[in-house]
Amino acid sequence: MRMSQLLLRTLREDPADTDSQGYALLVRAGYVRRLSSGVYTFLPLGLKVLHRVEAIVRRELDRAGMQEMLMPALSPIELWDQSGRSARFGTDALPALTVEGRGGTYVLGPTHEEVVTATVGQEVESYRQLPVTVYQIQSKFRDEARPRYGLVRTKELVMCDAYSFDRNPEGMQVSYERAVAAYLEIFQAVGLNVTPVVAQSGAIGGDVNHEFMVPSVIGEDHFASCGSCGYHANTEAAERQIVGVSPAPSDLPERRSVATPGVATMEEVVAHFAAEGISLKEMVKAIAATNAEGDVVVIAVRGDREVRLPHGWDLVDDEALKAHPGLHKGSIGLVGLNEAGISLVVDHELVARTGPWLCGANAPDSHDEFVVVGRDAIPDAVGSFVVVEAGDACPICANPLELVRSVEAAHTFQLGLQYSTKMTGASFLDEDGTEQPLWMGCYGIGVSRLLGVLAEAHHDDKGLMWPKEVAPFDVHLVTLGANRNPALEEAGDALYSQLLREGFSVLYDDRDGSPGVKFADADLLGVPIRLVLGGKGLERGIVEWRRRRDDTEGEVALSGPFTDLR
RNA sequence: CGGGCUGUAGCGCAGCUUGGUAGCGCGCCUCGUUCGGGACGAGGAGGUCCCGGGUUCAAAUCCCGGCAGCCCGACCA
Repeated sequence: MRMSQLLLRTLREDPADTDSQGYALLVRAGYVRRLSSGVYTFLPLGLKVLHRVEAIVRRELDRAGMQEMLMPALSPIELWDQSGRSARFGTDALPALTVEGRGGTYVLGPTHEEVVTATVGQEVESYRQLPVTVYQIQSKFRDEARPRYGLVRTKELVMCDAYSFDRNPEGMQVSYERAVAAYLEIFQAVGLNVTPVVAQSGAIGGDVNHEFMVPSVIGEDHFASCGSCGYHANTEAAERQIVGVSPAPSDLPERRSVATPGVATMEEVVAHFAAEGISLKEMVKAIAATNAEGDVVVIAVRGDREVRLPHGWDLVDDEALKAHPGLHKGSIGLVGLNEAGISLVVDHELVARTGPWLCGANAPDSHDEFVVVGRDAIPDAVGSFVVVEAGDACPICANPLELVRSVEAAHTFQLGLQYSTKMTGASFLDEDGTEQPLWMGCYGIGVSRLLGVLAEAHHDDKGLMWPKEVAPFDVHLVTLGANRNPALEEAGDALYSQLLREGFSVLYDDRDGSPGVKFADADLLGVPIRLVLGGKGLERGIVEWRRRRDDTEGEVALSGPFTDLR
């Protein structure tokens, strides 16, 4: 590509609305332009990178035996009524965009489980057609509350979504593992350091899923990481163990209730008992929640820790709490719940450490002191119910955990029968002649988001530094002063042609610009290899090369061949 | 969805307090001189001052109402 003809305009200053270095460079270097909040145009350079990432995704998924297809972005809302997900449209849980058309309401697909289930369900009639995994690369639409970091969080995004269909859970597991392996190959190939993390505990149901996290300063999530044994988990799923437990005192005081009129918040409780040296760490935070079955449960954790609700559980709001005579806002505690018919689940720590604990007394304006779990209150279940913090002990090896800021670049789910039992036609005839629902998995990778992550991961203060597998061009050829030296212009054109013949993709800066401008643009654009042909080089019959990533440089004969530059 | 801030030339900004019809840097166009790390001189083009209403002889500026964008938080299947 001759740069003189490329639709490209580089900017010397960061645009005002950029919130990350990688995004600022993508704009300055002319890869993308924002059309509106969270909506972007890929200019020619940006599209080249996007295409290169897509090519890697296709290559790896094809190798894994998946088949590419293309579903419409637009789908009738009736399909979403079948799965029940249309009920959640407009909420943060599923910020789908819909459009009114002549045929009714259409959904601009935020994801494609419904469409693919209907499609594949229609085509598959027999177990003989299974397993099958399909994928597509397509634009998705999500009405994000807050687009951020350029291509990282957008309202319209290019995504590769894959879906596997199997005849049984074992088959689903195999398909899932194959997809995960393919994803790891993709990240390796594009040049991103990814960590698959467990995103949700298997404690509730068999929902297995993994997030593929790329550590980054623009991360919107953290995952817990153990540097010793390799344990990784999303903070919503991470657990920790309790270490260094002190032996139980021989003479634990008896529990007693204390009147605490007007004391409601944790801070007020601490202030009230300040004279006894009570801090949040000696207290119990107890909250009311409804479990997956809809029963009210009290969850108790150490006072200074954040409660982590199991998947499918919800907090009981203040209004609903009033309907439970045994529970009082501000003084929910551990004692007497069984009598009130309310289950008590406690975090490991409350059992591992003997306490005694200070907590609400399940009566208005009253708190219990010297509570010992197991003596004064018998938990119905013990588990890990706190959000993991840095320094907590790894659940496997007790090494202190780190929290790593990172971007979710891909997500894989074992869906099981979640969609196939709700959608019509998502079944097949098994070997024994019975009709069975399809066992599904789904796998999404944010292709356009990867550009944002790549730009953030590979740049310096001068510009981008694309890994060669995704770079818009292999080499960036620069001639200096060719406009006033016909021989040099000719040599530059000849060199350009030769490089193309040798199979390189070449960005040829044939513009009539000063050396400084050309060099600065080359650094900004971030093509892996820069070739410079100047007057002196022409006389000596050489062209200079310089690698963007590490600034190593050298010379090669102008006559080529240039195979060593790869 | 709460809280804060900002909308002025392609980009980055000043002007607004104290109303008098718009300016700087970069970029862009022309000519000349330059030419190995963002050159210099001269000339030039380019603006519904986010939109609507109000106050006023007069509004980028003051008032009211919208819209958009950004930041913090909440949220993120």
